[in-house]
Amino acid sequence: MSTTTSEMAVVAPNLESTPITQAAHAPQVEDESMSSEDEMPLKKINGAGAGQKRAGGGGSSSSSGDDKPLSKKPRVSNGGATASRKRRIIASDSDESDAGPSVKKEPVPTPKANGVSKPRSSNAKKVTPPSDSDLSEDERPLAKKKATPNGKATPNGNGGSNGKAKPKAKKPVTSGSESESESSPEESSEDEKPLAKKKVAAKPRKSAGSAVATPAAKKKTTMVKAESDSEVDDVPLAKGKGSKGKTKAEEKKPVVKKEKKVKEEEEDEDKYKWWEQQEAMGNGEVKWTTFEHNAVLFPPPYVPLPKSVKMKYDGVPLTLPPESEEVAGFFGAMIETDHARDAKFRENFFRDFKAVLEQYPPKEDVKVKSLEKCDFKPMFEHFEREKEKKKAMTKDEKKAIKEAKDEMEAPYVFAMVDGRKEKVGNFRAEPPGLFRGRGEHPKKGTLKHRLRPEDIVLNIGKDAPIPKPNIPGEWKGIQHDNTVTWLAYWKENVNGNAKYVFLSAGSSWKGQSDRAKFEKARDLIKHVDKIRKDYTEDLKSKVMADRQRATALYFIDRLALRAGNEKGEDEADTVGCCSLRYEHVTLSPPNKVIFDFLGKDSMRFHQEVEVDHQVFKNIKLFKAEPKKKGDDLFDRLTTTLLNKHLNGMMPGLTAKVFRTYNASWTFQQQLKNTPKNGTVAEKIAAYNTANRDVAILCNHQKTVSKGFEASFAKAGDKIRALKYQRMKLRLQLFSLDPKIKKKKPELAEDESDLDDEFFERHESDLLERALDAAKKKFEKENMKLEEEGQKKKGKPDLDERLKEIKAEFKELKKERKSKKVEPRKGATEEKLLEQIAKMDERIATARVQLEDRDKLKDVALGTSKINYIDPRLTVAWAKKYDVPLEKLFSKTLREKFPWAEAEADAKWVF
DNA sequence: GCCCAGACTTAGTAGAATGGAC
DNA sequence: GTCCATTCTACTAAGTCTGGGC
Repeated sequence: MSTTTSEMAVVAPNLESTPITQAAHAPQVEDESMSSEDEMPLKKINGAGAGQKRAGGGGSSSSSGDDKPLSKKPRVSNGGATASRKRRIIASDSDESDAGPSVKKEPVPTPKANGVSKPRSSNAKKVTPPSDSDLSEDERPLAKKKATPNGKATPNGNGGSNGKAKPKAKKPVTSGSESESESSPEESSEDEKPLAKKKVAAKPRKSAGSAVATPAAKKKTTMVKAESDSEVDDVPLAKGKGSKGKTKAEEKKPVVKKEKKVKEEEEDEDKYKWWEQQEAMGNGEVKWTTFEHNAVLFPPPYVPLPKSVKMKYDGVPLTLPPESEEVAGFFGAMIETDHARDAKFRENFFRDFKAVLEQYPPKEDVKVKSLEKCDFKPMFEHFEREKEKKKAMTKDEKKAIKEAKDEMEAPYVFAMVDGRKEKVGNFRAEPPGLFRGRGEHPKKGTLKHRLRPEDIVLNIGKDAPIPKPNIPGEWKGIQHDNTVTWLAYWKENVNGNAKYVFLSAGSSWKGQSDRAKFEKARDLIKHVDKIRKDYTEDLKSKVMADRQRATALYFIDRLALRAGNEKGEDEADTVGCCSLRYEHVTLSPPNKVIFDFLGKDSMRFHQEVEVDHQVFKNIKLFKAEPKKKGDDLFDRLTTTLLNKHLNGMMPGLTAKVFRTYNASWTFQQQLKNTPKNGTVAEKIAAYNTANRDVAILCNHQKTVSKGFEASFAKAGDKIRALKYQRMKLRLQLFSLDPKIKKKKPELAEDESDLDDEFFERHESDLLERALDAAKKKFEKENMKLEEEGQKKKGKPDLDERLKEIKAEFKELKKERKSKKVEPRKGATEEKLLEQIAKMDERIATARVQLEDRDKLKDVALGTSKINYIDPRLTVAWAKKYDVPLEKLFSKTLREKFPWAEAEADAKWVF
């Protein structure tokens, strides 16, 4: 189903779909009369969407309340399958005064879990709108001269209204709607020259293996070369398997289940509850005193394929040495994927494959020169057969394999930190393969080498036994740095990036860090009013750098954009706020900005948003000549500068805190739509809707699954099948009582969405199924007769039955065409009406579910739940609405957030 | 002040596990 | 019990941010 421009459900307080004129009364002044936080309108600016109805009615509510976070945002799925959606983030346009997005009502004090009331942002005071003089100041040109691309000043073009000197704007490059020709870049007192930051050149990274140890290690720790005769820790750190090791069969046995429960409870008691320990909450430069672990588990060595499985070159089967066969197999396993069809991926793979072939050539005297002539199909088919074999294994076989695997991995599953057992995250060394870079990554398809102990540096306690690698070799190095949390480190060969082994997400280190992150976001609540007020003022600053910073901050706050560090040439061309370029932003007067760029993971961010007039003006200024495609929009801003500024406003504040803050805040607001008296399912639906709103805000996308179209169409057919049944019920009713059409005219209406094509297809499906069922029944009956030693029925019996069925379906068709259906046996008007009502309910439910599926098809809910939404909100909500937490958090999430479960009660607020 | 490495968080995806319909 | 769709988990790529070196 293709989606064209569609209005997103409003999630955030500041977005709305109402025209700007309706939303005009920006929250300049707090509405002191506002009632409790729960009743507060989602303040600000735009409030109109589904969640923001409060702003709609009288309009006045739009200006107050809690618009702190910006919420909802429409998004476009990657690749343009979904058209851009409009979004407003402007507060007010009734005047030029920039009520700013940030003015808001003072939230009620937030009782913290520890019982101490946390002061919330104070904004009871009125915010004074900019005076006329401010405005006139603003209108004054910032710069008299325009800069040329080479940095030389040129006479500024001017024009525009009010006789102000404004530069002539170049024609919009990307959009016909953009009318920058009228633009008048105000002159900056200091610097109107675009500095045009250049893309960072490819980092001259050291190749993997060149470093002996991390600089930090060099500095802070004693680095010791691993010795071959180092003490071997033969005793597994883990006492047993993780819970994962338990089989389904075991779980089903009540006794085992009980034992398991007792064990879990005991383990639970054993667990380190760091959130109860005051000292554990400190900022802690020193992370550990003693640290033991078994490092990483290397994958098993390559096992050559059966001799009969060979790739072909130009039709000739090649006998490859294991080294080159393994690489061929990496590609062979992928030939049906998009990667293998991607030109860059193929190019990089083939370059590396050829290099390996140089060293390990095929036995046959064949020179592999073209990837097109390579036929990996025999390999692919072999892998498929292996998969099938694995799938076809018995339960016991699968169980035995799993047990063996668990046993082998057991020593690596846990580490000991200061005497406590902590789960390790990614203890398996990454196996070799082909680099699956995302988007247009220039290195995708490159061969990732097999890791050896010589590639890996360990970080471990001084007195801990040095683990022995599970394959021959010696560790690259050993260090004892207790200020970091990683267990092992290596540099991968493709990009020269560092890779680390850390403890799992459920460990105390990660938990503490997570909690601190959310506490910081909550701390921002106290500062956000001031920050918004400041950046709103700075939108008009005469200093170009400040004006750019304010504008970027406006986007980070309002649109939840990422900071946007600079990237190298050897990476995919993706951007964030500070690295936006000229071509990523298009203006559409009077106040719309269209963003279209690739963000993290090459996910497309495509939104049309209404912005504050001053922001619109600023973008026009930042895009003014001589800037051109390829130049930085914010040429005087870097993430470092931005974060330095933020840190000055609140210690520890960085750009990314806004995402956490806005996500959690939005979620909290949206949860207010939970139906208090609804069923658990309805409450969970409200929870998921709030979750979805946050995911949309953060632009968390997923690929629409391959089978979605078909599955969606099938579900649509299921609904039509229900309608078909409803139609038959109606027609029976009319036969029973022709007058009912007049008594209940709504029943006289035909079901929507049913046409002859569907009828034919559906009836033929039904017939097919009925015939199959009859055949199966016949066979079953015969088997039974045979078992009982009786004479089996013959084919004529079956044929007779099939003939009857066909006749029945013929009759059905006739009934449908004549619109006259004989009432079935026992049918009464009352019963039929009841059945129709039930059918209506089923149809409505199915339709809602279908719509929901469509809305969620490209939205990833997990990321925001895992990283951005304070888990205490979920815990509190579950308690408040009496919804079992396990319906909201999977096992791993509960393991990740035990501190939230302990801390939040039903009244907890963000 | 810039550049870069280092350390850590955030992200989408593949494949396994689970669960519901038939 | 099987099939199919959905959910969960593991994996690892791709970000952010800090701080050291020059």
